[in-house]
Amino acid sequence: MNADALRGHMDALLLAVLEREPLHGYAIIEALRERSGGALDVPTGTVYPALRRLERAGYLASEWAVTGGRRRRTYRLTGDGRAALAGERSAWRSFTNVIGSVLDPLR
Amino acid sequence: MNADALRGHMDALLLAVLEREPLHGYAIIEALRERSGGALDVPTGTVYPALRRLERAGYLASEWAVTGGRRRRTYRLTGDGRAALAGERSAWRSFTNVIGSVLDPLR
DNA sequence: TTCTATATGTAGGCTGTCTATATGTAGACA
DNA sequence: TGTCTACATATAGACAGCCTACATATAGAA
Repeated sequence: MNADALRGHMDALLLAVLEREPLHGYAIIEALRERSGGALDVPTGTVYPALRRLERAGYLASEWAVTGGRRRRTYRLTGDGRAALAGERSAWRSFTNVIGSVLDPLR
Repeated sequence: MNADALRGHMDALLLAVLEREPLHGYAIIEALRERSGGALDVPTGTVYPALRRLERAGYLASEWAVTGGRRRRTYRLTGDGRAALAGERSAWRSFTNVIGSVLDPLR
């Protein structure tokens, strides 16, 4: 998966994976890998800064937890985050329509 | 249309729009706008450098022409460019599948 | 004890898209 | 004649997000 192609869609991916349940960073990476059938293997240097960015934006909230001697910062969607996710989904649909209309124009 | 979302897909758009016939830069911008129903309005500062990049890569070839007192650099797809376009289309399909699988997972 | 998996985080690099600017012609319109 | 818009190409520099590489640390298996 080309890194440039992902650009601008990472927020949508992160919000989507947190829709059902709160998760910590490492688990988010695994969830993305599973949901994508192994195609998405997002490096930590991408995910952790992005999560902080989304928290700063008010779309996520986090809290620390310790489980089995391991510290985790668990993120959950805020109300604004749910709204943002809806916007991202809508933007994704129009994005694919637009690019698709150029790549595979009606004959 | 968010600029970041476009990143990594511009090459595919440019190659696709040149598939049928050679075009010069300004006409390419218009073609993208038409094909996308007005959604794509790519600035010249994006298109001209991108076209040069694609020519350097061997996917496009260009030649100057003067029409009605106006100089135009007309680009056409090379053989390598056609192959690259096929690759871009395939990459686009898998890209949308991957992102889609995360955004709208099977219930 | 060593290795792997788990877990978080930062610094700095890379690169493609953008804004802003520069240059110039043709044709319409006043 | 002068001005405005459309046509047409091009570059410099800003910006931002994703990346690699590295640092740190615990748990459990081998």
